[in-house]
Amino acid sequence: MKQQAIIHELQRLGLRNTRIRRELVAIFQHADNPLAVPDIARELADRRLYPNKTTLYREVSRLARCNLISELDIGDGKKRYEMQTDHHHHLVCEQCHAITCVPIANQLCQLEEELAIHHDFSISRHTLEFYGTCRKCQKAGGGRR
Amino acid sequence: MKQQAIIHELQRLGLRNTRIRRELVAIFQHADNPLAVPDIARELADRRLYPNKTTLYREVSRLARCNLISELDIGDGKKRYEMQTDHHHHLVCEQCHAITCVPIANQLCQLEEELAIHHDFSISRHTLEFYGTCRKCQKAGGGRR
DNA sequence: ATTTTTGCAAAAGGTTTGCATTGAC
DNA sequence: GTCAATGCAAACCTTTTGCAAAAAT
Repeated sequence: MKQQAIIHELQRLGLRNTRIRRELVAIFQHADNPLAVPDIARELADRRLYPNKTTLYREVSRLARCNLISELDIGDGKKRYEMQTDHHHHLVCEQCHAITCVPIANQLCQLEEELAIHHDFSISRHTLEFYGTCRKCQKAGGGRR
Repeated sequence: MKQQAIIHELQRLGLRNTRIRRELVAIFQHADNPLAVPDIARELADRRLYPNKTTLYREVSRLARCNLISELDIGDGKKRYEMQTDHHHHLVCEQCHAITCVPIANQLCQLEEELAIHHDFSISRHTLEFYGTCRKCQKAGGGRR
């Protein structure tokens, strides 16, 4: 989805076309990694824009609620967000915290159905992330650390 | 593993046999849900024991590092811990936050191998949790909320 | 003009740090 | 006696809340 389409989407959802929203959309579109609110704040600060953090938190969670961005939690105490795209998962490096997206042909559908029936639990989504050591850190950090 | 075995395991790891550790082990053994530190503190407070929270955090993360308990993050800002047992995953109810463990025949091994080779990323573990609505909430919360 | 959005200050909630004291071995 | 473990106070960090001011429709 491109910038314009997103702005329209926002309006369709009854959200007004504001500066912060445009900036957030642009940031997420250019990001090559999921971003946490503090990351975004820093990025904007670098550009001499100092949006209020309350606003960022509010806006980001609104965009997530509207399914324009999706939420990722790698267990380090911050929620990260990325442009909503096809369903995928992540490789998270435990040393340098780099995050790589991996599209995965969904092998979990059948499993979900079985679980749903067996536990009488209606599944709406799942999270699946892989943790380990990325290429760079395998080479660099070999013995030390 | 039973209480005694765990105490021995602690000692084998060079950890001293202290009151707090014994209490923690007992709590985790009787827990039927993963527990966060604030939960544990509350539980101990109910029993008129008021351990320092710093100690709890330190101790819990030590037990996790020693693989006596395992960590679970359901994305609500608290880390939960549960007795280390066989590999399993969780059904997390988005309404009442109940957590159900589901043992899963690991279908992910092959996928992990493929990912590892393809991305030159050495995978050490993964997280897989399912979110949705539990039976109780399906009945109770049907239309409202 | 109305309603949403923003900014600010304050606080909440989980977690960590530094340092002195206590307790296990 | 030695070193690990505990307690306390303070801080850290992300996130939330309440309310008034500003901007979008």
